[in-house]
Amino acid sequence: MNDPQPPVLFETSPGSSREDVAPASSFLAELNPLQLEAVTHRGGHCLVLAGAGSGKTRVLTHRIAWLIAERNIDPAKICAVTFTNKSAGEMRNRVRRLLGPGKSEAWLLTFHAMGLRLLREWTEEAFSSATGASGSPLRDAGKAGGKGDAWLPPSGFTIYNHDASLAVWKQCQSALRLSTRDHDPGRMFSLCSRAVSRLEDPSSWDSANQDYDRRVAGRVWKEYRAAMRAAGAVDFDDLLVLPLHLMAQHPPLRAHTAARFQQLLIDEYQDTNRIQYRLIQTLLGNDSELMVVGDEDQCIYRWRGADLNNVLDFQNDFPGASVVRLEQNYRSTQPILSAAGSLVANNRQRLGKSLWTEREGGESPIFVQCATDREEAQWIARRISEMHTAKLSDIAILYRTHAQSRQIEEVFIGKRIPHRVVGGQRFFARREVRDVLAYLQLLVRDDDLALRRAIATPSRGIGPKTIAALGNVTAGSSAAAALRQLADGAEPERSFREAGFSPAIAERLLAFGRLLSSLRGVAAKKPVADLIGTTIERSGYTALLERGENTDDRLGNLGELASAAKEIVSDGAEIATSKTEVQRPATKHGADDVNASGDRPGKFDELRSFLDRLALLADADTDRDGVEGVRLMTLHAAKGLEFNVVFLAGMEEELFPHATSLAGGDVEEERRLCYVGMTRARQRLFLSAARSRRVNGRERWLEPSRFISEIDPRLIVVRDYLNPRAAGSKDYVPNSFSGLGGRTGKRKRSNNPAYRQQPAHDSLRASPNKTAPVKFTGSTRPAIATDLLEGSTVVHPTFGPGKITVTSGSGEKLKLTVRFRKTGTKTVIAKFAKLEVPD
DNA sequence: ATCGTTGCTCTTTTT
DNA sequence: GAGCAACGAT
Ligand SMILES: Nc1ncnc2c1ncn2[C@@H]1O[C@H](COP(=O)(O)OP(=O)(O)OP(=O)(O)O)[C@@H](O)[C@H]1O
Repeated sequence: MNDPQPPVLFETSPGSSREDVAPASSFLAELNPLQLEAVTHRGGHCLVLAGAGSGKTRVLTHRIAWLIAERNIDPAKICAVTFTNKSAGEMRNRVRRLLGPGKSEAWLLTFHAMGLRLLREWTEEAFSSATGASGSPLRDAGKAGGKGDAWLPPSGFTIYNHDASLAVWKQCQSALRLSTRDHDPGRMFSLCSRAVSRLEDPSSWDSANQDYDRRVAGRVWKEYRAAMRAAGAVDFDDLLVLPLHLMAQHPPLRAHTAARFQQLLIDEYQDTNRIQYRLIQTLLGNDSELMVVGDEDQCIYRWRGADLNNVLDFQNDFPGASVVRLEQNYRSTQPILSAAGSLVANNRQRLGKSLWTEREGGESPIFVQCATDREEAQWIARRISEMHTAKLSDIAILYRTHAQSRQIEEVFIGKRIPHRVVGGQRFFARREVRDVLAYLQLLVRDDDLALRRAIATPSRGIGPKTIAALGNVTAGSSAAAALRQLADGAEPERSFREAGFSPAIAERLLAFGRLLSSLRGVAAKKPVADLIGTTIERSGYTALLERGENTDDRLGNLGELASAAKEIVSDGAEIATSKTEVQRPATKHGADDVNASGDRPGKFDELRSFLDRLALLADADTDRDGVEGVRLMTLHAAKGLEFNVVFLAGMEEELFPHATSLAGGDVEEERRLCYVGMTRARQRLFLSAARSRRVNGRERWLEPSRFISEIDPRLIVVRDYLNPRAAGSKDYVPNSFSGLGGRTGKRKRSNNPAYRQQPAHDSLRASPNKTAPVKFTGSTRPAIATDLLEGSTVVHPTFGPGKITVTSGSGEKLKLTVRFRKTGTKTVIAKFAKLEVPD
């Protein structure tokens, strides 16, 4: 990483000199001078901007310890926001280790968990007693908005995860008679979600100047929001948006809440979105201090609304804020660091940074291209078998898409290599897991989505019509509530009949209602793990699985769910603050009564918090340290982690960078993702590609990723594995990739026209995907601000000459839309683009 | 009214 | 390979 020193964008505040602080706490000795400066920063906000492995997370951890030990800050007034629950847990442990035993009451959580916690705490009662207000100020604040942005969920509210939210969305869509063929629900939902995370309001998209997609999506979104509120449910976005709007519309609530956030620390700031930024702003009190840490090269969530401007504008947003840059990498060896640096240097949208390591020596990253995805997996397996030293859990295989894990897993199973696929949502998206969770959900609250799912598995002769009829039994009450009331009331048979159900249907409904009651009885006494077992027995779910296929796998997954329950519940007990137990008061609002359990405390709260925490589980959260086995996960899930040995599998065009990013998407983000992956490695880094790969059942023919050729060729070793006999025999430096083409003629599938159409490619460097710079003949000079006006001609180092058609923003944020003569219209950030103008 | 089967489509990353 | 709409059987 021998980048020229980047332009100084931020001056480090001279006020926070290191000498001010005597490192009385021994743990400060574990920091280098720049880290120490950041950790002990006082009196203002601070951005730590630094590359991979430079100890940003360590700075946060030590700062928390320092705030408590040296500045005597009440831990309850410290909040650190991390990207996953797992990293929050690790941070909690490290702080404990630094400070010694003693409970840390600091909030260490994710943004979503924070939103949840606030919403759970903000009951009318809690608020009234804290502020002396009377009446229902919160609820009224929500109503006063008119637009309905602010909404205080009823106390029994639940979180719908992506699947559940999408199910609601689909219902709304079909209620509006919008076919899912013409209007992809997932697309529309994510369109709205992205908009919401940019603080846009999709319900205002009905105006004529919106494009068709948005108008339609906006219509569905209004229905969706109404349906979610009627169900007493919040989605992931709500967890951020609702607290924001509630505080905005109710200043005393904001003041009351902000008082707790005297010290706010944010990890992975480069991947925060606009709402999160606003939340941070809203939560800061007058004398609060904010520290954010981030790395613009590791921003990998722009596709879901992460906004790099949060980092770029930090000093504008928080005037007087300091910036500390860390430059020493403690994680990787020089060759790995250099290779990663040379890759990400291909991005234009970056500030640039220098990063060095004392870990001289070490082996160069190795790239190998295999014939097929299966051979790729076998190659990886072989490399792992050959490593005698490494602990398996210190090895990670990272890939772009989940689908890639299958092939690797199969090979690993065959070769008996212990491994773990990390990916929580994957696990919780399994059918059997979702089915059982629907039952659990039903025990806790009257949830129609859960009712529909549970009542149909195993099938009980009750379908959509009957459930709709249940929903109409009592106006304004859910089908689940009606069922519970009818079945649990006196003379249920008569009630059902009077409600208009035929005897046969009534009998089935009653049987199901009684099943739920009996399970509620169990839920009130037994731990969640036991409850799961009882549920699948009594509901006939076990029997259903035994009749079907993959019985053992599926039962095994439910066993895992039960053991996850044990772990999560015991974790939760440790983390819980007294306020987590929100006792629900009798509510006057009928629609708010979504609680199916009555007021029985204890085990029910445990079950509720278990369900809450499941909904918020990140992929990375499902990994349990200490369990042996190679880790398999997506690159996204690997963010923030480190391993001795890292394999990046599937380094192929259209897979990585993914095809969607090539078609007008964000290739730079893919490159950052690759950078993130490479920099997870401490000692060894292997990159691999397959020449042909099964993608959705079809065999596809793929070129090696451009990222391989973008890495400085002196920093990566290319091995030929197309012929296994030659594997490892010859290392050579890739000035040309010739020789990688062998062996394909033998393949059976070579009659497939798709194969024959592929031109023989013998030089990766000549890949058409690699953009050759467009030359501008004529003399130019670097552009200055006054050159960059609409209509002026500029010259871009890669795209060549073009005319500015639109400008937006100003200063560091100045963005230009330029119609390039050769390469079409593109939007560039003036600061990054190294533009020139004709002299 | 409900349930299971068939045939079709589209394929990223996630809190 | 999963999810879904549409169909036909119960
Ligand atoms: N001053 C130090 N001395 C020794 N080791 C350090 C020091 N600072 C950080 N480390 C180690 O370097 C590694 C990377 O640190 P950390 O995870 O905090 O970096 P990071 O900047 O958050 O990384 P990334 O952005 O890549 O996730 C860790 O193993 C950490 O223990």
